[in-house]
Amino acid sequence: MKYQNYSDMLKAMAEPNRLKIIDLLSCGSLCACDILKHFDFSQPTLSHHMKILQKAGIVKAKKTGKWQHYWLDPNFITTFKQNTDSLLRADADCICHQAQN
Amino acid sequence: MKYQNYSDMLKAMAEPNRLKIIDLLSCGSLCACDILKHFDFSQPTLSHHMKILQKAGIVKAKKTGKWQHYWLDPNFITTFKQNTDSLLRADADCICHQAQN
DNA sequence: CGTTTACATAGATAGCCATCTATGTAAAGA
DNA sequence: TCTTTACATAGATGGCTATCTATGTAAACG
Repeated sequence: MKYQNYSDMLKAMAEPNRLKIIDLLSCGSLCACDILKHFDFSQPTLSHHMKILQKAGIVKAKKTGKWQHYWLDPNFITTFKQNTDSLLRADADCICHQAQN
Repeated sequence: MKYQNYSDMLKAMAEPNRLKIIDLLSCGSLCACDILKHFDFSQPTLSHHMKILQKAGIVKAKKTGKWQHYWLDPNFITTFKQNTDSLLRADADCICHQAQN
């Protein structure tokens, strides 16, 4: 389906805590324990959120020693902005210019 | 909370059917019956989705005679793009440059 | 005035989701 | 080797949500 990838990204972003995580990571790489300091929920809950962000292609991760480092996937930034522009502009690719169903 | 409005928009958008509705409306105004032709779900389900899009400030509506007309709120388009840029750029307003919690 | 059309609302339900506690694991330090 | 630190995983739960059927309502039409 045309909207599936973009919808997956939006779904992952559509949670205030995950939005805050993305904002934190927009400045660079962080490990889980540093991210957790900004929140009130438990560590397993953060782990859950990070997994969702990775599955949606928003966040990349790498383990070095004890620390799990997270950062924004550069492809996500460009893809998301591109999809947003495409959605909100009435161009030739728009579904309303095509056959129904 | 800083992310609440943006998160509400994302939440409303994070559903493939509603994303398709936004795409349809990006070309201009449509009434409910015309939107419904593009989908397999029932009429009450569309009514439910339109209410969610209105509550999130994405869609405006006006009833004229029998027909309920819907169109994208121009403020949504600018606000959404602005919030997206703000989120994904590591500028001075970024949370990571401020005190924790 | 009865019927049709274009919706909205009510109530029910199955499935998903954010959170928790409890526990496992692997690396680092003493 | 024992303990601590930094995670991940499992399982449970309460709440939300997308969908349905049934029904109400208001406008238009004959």
